[in-house]
Amino acid sequence: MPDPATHSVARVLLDTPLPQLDHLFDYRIPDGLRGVVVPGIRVRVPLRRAGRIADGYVVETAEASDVPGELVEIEAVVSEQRVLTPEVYALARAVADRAAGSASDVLRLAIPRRQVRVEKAWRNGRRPEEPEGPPPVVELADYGDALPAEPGSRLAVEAIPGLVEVGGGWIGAWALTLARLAVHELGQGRSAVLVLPDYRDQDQVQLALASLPGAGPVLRLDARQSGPERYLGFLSALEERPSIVVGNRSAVYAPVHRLGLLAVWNDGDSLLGEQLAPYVHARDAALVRQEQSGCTLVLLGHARSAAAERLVELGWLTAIAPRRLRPPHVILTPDDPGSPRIPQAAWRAASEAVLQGPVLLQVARPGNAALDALRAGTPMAADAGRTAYDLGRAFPGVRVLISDGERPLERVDAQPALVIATRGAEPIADGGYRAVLLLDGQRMLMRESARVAEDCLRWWSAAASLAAPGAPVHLVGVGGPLGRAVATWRQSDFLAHEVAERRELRFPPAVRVATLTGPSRVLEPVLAEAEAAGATVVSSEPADGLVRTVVRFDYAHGAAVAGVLRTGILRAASGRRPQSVADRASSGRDRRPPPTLRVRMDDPDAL
DNA sequence: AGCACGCCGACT
DNA sequence: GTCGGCGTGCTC
Repeated sequence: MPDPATHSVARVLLDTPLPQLDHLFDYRIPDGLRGVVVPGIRVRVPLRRAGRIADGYVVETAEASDVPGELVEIEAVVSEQRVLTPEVYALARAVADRAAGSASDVLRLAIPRRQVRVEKAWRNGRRPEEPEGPPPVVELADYGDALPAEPGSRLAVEAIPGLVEVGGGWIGAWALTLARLAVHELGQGRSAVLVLPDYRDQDQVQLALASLPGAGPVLRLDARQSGPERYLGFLSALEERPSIVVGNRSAVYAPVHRLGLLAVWNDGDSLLGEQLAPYVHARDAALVRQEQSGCTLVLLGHARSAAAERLVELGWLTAIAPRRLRPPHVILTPDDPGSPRIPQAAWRAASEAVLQGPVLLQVARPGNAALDALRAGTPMAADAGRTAYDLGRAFPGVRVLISDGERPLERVDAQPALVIATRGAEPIADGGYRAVLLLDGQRMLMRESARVAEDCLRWWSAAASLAAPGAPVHLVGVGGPLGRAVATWRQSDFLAHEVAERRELRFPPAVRVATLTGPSRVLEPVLAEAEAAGATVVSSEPADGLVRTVVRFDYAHGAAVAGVLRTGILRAASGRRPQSVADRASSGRDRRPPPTLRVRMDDPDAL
């Protein structure tokens, strides 16, 4: 029986963005490091040919190598901490392949920067005590027998609207659902990873978890943490015990022990789209991880994304709804041509409600100059500011609170107040708002994006579900199927219609897309190969001396197209370009920068 | 990225 | 004859 401690070969993934180096390199383990160099650790290795040293992760060890010739020795062990688990490596590899990117780029999201002090303290310190006791009984009666579901289920779950009070304050009822699912998983001896677009969502879930017995230590992984905080949370997740992780889009890669549940809240939120190459959306990473691990997958939201709707229609996700739903009382309120901004009916509702408690006015623009002026107490002319000014004047004793992307309020008390918030920055009001006015519907719909309707549905539904039970929610100036979907709280009706339309247009999510940018000489052969692999060119336009081409392809061709694009990237990166004699002659002086090809798969703004 | 290996023009 | 140009390919 081979003993890994005697292995003399380490397969190393280099931590470099160079696509040419995106594969495993074999290195000899020096005799003194046998048994020390184990899978998962960080090492420094020479790249002799390039005359430099590179960092990397040991992915596996072996007794022998297939690489011809003498192996180079590992230079040094950076740390004996095993930061790359086999599961996360396989995930990073698959996610990178799907996006025509490098595994090391994905690992940059998955593994935070090492913090030497934190790591040393962690390794020397004592581990937190394991909470012993009977598994907690989790109440999920709202969903009847549907939740908790069989392990390995893939679910699109409709969230319960409204707020609930837990020990630490009021939170969205959905947050308690997620927390209960996570605690249930923990009770089964498995970990739960909860992925939430922004930190205010994450805070709600953490409050919910804190209110539940048996939640144990909750690990937070988000962008607002300092480097040491992140690394500490990451090291805790690596422990060989189940845990609950609450975090942002990068948390989808959290290296937990025995993953049982992977849940994503509001998977249509653009914050879940990664901004770093290879630009993989957390939902897509979650789908890959579910397939690899067989964990339960939950996509939760008031309005599911078009992508989730497609998966439901395919039968890949199972739709789950609360047994007994008490939807918000949404009133479609036409624009009132006589009044500049707030229709009479909505104004009346707000006027009455604001005597009782907080009233929410949702507006479109973040960073509105009018809001700043209002904040400074200056009367002004337009928009939200005008609205607030008018209302404030009509109710002199009432507070006006403003929450936007720059200065968001997380919560407000139950006392009378006018709360003006840009979409997505709505605070939670204790006990819920006494009235909600969704004012900028038309303006929000004017935003130029293929997903504008889907986004509006999500924004309006989210704000509506902040209302107190029975409180009026006026959706102003929006009718048609979209308005009806909110008013009847049957968002999926609209989404089904939306997905059908996109199928007709061959837009995502009915098909996948990729954007290719580069010199046309580099692009042309790649496009030809992509077309052979099943892709179709949608558009091609000059961009900054280069060409930007959008292609689309069916999901079934995704792997083949990604493979072709990856090959193109490699060819371009290694400087080899197929150049005809005519080209060589005509290009008097060659351009300095090496020919590059940039590929972005599933760019949400491609079309 | 960085570096070596290669095959064509100006040099002691 | 050879020094060195950078175009091409590779890094275990």
